[in-house]
Amino acid sequence: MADRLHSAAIHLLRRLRRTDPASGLSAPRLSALSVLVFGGPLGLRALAAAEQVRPPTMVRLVRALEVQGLVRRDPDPTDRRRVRFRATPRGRALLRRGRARRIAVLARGLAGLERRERALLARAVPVLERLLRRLSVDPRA
Amino acid sequence: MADRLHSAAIHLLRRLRRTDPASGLSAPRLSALSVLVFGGPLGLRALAAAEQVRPPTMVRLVRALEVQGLVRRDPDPTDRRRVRFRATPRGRALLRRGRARRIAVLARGLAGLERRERALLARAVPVLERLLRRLSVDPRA
DNA sequence: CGCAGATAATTAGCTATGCTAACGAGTATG
DNA sequence: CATACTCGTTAGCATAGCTAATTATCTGCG
Repeated sequence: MADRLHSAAIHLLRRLRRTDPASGLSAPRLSALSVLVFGGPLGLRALAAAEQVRPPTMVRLVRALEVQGLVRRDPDPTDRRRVRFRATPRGRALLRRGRARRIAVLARGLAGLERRERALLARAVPVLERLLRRLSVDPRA
Repeated sequence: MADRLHSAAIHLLRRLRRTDPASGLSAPRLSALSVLVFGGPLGLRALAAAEQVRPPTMVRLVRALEVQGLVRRDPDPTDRRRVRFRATPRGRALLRRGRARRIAVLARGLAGLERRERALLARAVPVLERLLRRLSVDPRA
């Protein structure tokens, strides 16, 4: 069952990702922007860690997003080494549209299922979320 | 619900991916190898399409996998322009181990759920699979 | 048959994304 | 207050993505 769940997640995201080029952003930039939109202002290292990437890689990603006006940087008032990155309104809007494209594909698929199947998935989603919390607080292996 | 399912899939794979560096292969190579292991022999273009990548990109990926002895190339008997790539036994073994690492993390998480939750997920997985078949045969958007 | 166009893989050359090593500025701490 | 640590950055390398163009082969049509 773990195998089938794993495979289903892979193929689901592979399908939804096909809508992303319409955003005009590469996958790493889109993903970094997403973290800033949903995760509030973050320092460079925290953002790099959230994206499972090294700090120098994130330096370039946020620089590109700044140039495109999608992200803004603010100084940290208490520590002058630190910087806080946040999404601009334009960045939020761009991300919202991209996310809507993905969700639309998924929602259309869900709408094609039978009512009982949708109800079953609706009950399964919270279990998945609980599973994720267990996996993330348990960093073994 | 589409939103939460989408988010759950992202975070699930992000967590499982953390075990991949142990394979010694980059993510694109690992993924291409996976397609060859599970999808049988494929031509270059078919493999590129499966990976949502352009042919020149796939040329370099398979070349690297060949150098590492994980993939073999055979001529197509009926069309001398074509080439057929397949995983070698070593490639299969490497992929199997990497997959086992991912599945082990997931299975351990599942084992920490309650029996009823696991049963619910077990019933939801086939519905997810049916959803995926619907999404893939319907390439709109 | 013969050749025009289509198709398969590749090469060339560019940009973007990942890394490690090393650095300067700022902070914390002995 | 000197030392060590942390944050962000730069430099420089390898990989991965793309488009455009090349070469080899096949297909179809007169």
